[in-house]
Amino acid sequence: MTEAIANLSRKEQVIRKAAELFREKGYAAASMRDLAQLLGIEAASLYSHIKSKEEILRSLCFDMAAEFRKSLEEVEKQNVSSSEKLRRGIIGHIQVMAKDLTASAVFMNEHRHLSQPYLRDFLLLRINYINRFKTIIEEGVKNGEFKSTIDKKLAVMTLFSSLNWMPMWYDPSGGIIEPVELGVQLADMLVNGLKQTPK
Amino acid sequence: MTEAIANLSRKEQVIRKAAELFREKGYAAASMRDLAQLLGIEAASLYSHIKSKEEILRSLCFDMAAEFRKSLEEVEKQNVSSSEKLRRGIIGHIQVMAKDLTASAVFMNEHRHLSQPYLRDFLLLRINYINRFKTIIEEGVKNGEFKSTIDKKLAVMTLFSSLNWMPMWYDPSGGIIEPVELGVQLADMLVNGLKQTPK
DNA sequence: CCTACCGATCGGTAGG
DNA sequence: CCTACCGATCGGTAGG
Repeated sequence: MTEAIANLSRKEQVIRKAAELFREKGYAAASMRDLAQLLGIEAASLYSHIKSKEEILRSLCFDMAAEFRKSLEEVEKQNVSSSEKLRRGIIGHIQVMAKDLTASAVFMNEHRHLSQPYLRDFLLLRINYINRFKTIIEEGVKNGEFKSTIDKKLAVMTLFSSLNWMPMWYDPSGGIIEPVELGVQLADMLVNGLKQTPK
Repeated sequence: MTEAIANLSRKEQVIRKAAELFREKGYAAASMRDLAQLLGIEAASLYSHIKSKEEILRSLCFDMAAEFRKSLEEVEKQNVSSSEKLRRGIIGHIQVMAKDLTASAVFMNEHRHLSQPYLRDFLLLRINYINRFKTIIEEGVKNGEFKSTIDKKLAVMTLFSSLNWMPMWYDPSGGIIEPVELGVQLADMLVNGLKQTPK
């Protein structure tokens, strides 16, 4: 029992360190020997905790995907205007990222190194998530909250781009702005860009 | 003479194919043998056209950087409002990207695989470019065109994120929207998010 | 542009 | 978690 717990914890240490390494060097350029060295063990020893290099990537990508999904589902239930729903969706996304910026960066940049059928599954999860944001935008256009002139695909991809690049430049230790405040400001900026301008 | 021209042309073919390969698999995961196969030659033969794998990456990254710089310099000269300047800067950036979406994707995603001192030089070019956009935003805040409440770093990084992810999802053959129209709409959406809301 | 080849490094296994 | 090791593949060179 104690052994199982210790193994689990050690496995998580391996995955966490791997996330840092994958983020810094990229999945393909990061070697298992690099990872072992960071953990102070031999490369071969890694395999008593994980099955393969890709298993680590899978666990990082799919765990993040689950967090994003959960956050959006929470927002979808709420009975608020389209712009407020979009705002909350954005803030939720930012908060999920802020909880683990390293895993978020890996999720965003390295998922393409997943092999099939995992890659396909991952991309399906992502397109589903994006489409749910798109639905919120479409509802807002229908009920007049958002401009009807905007291309909806462009709008949702722009939204996504802004969100997903955040881990690339946001440094919470930089003392610039808090995660929650970041989410609020980002949401304001992006939602305002969509809103019907009052004439 | 003819030989020199032929060599140059062949070298460009190599670089172009490499860009496609780097984009698809990532720089680190793309092998020179993959590249050779795409060109129908042996891996060793590549080295009569290029000095190294990294030379290709360098040429792709720095050529794109020069294009972006040129486009922004053009806009900076113009005597227009801050929001119009920002709008034109965005449209210019999109147009540069649209001219070579493949190289743009490599520029964005693979530059980190440059070795020193090239990486440092590249990052300096990029921060300079970003700062010039930031200056435009700061001017707009000063003269009252843009909200004073917005965090300027957040604003410029959000702008950048939206621009730089475009090659990841935009497919001009998809018949969705033309590059110029894309630039215009993206500019509208992003600039409107910054504008002072009339009370 | 090719054949032949190099040293280095890769992810991973066997067996303890 | 280690030692010892495997086959595969890497970027690149020599010499033509």
